[in-house]
Amino acid sequence: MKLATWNVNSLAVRLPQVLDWLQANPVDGLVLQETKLTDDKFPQAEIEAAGYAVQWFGQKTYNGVALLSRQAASEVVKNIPGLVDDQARVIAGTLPSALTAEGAAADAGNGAGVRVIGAYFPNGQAPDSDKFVYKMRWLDALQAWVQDELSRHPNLVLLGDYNIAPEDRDVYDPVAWAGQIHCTPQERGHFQGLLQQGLVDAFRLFDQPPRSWSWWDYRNLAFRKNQGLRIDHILVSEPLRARVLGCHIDKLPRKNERPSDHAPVVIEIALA
DNA sequence: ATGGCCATCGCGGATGGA
Repeated sequence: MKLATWNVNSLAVRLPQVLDWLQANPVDGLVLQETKLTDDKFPQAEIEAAGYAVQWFGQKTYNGVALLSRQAASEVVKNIPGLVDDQARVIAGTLPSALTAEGAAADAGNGAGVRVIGAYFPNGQAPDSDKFVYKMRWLDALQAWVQDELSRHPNLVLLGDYNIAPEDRDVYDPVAWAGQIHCTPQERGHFQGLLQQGLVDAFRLFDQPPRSWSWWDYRNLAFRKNQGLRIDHILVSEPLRARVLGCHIDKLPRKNERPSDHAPVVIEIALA
């Protein structure tokens, strides 16, 4: 099973690139962030014509997420249950897996399939801003909800644009970024909190090229100079850890004309 | 050249992104 996450920075602009990418990378599931579309404008027909089932959750101008999958997702959830939030940031669903269905039969009570949670974490803007306070509140709610989801879905993947650079090696200039948004101890503490819940950063299970980023600023020739951050992540639950075959960042779409500022992150899991 | 953005809304320029 291959899954991917991609912040497309407007699906209206990037839909052709998404369809091209899926043709070249026929993953089983893809979560998108920053679709920036109201639900009535979502390109359902184009995505279904490409062979994908799709769930979406958007709003005007900002945010917006989607879950594309070869097989239809079940138990779809939009945003964090119990959190009052007018921003469309989360879409979750369960993807079927033949292998885990067998496992579930042998392990009654565990849900079959793979729980996929696609999330667009708040940016936070600046550590002294109201938006940062919102980011912390959102992260608290996410952590509590993920705990609950884990109790019901042993096979869980939390992937998306975290807007957190977990370590200094995830930042092209950690001195300049020290204490700045994406790099504050509070944000990194929340990332560690997710790891302490039993999730694993799939990217770091493998040797990776040094200076691996998932986002490059549009300004300052940042991509050409490879000045970026690794802020898009794929975390997997402990039962999936031993099944992760690979995880990489696909820089190729960042070289497109009119690219998103983010690149897709892809994971391969040994599941049918 | 040593600095250079992009999308939205809406039609100029503010806002947000990261």
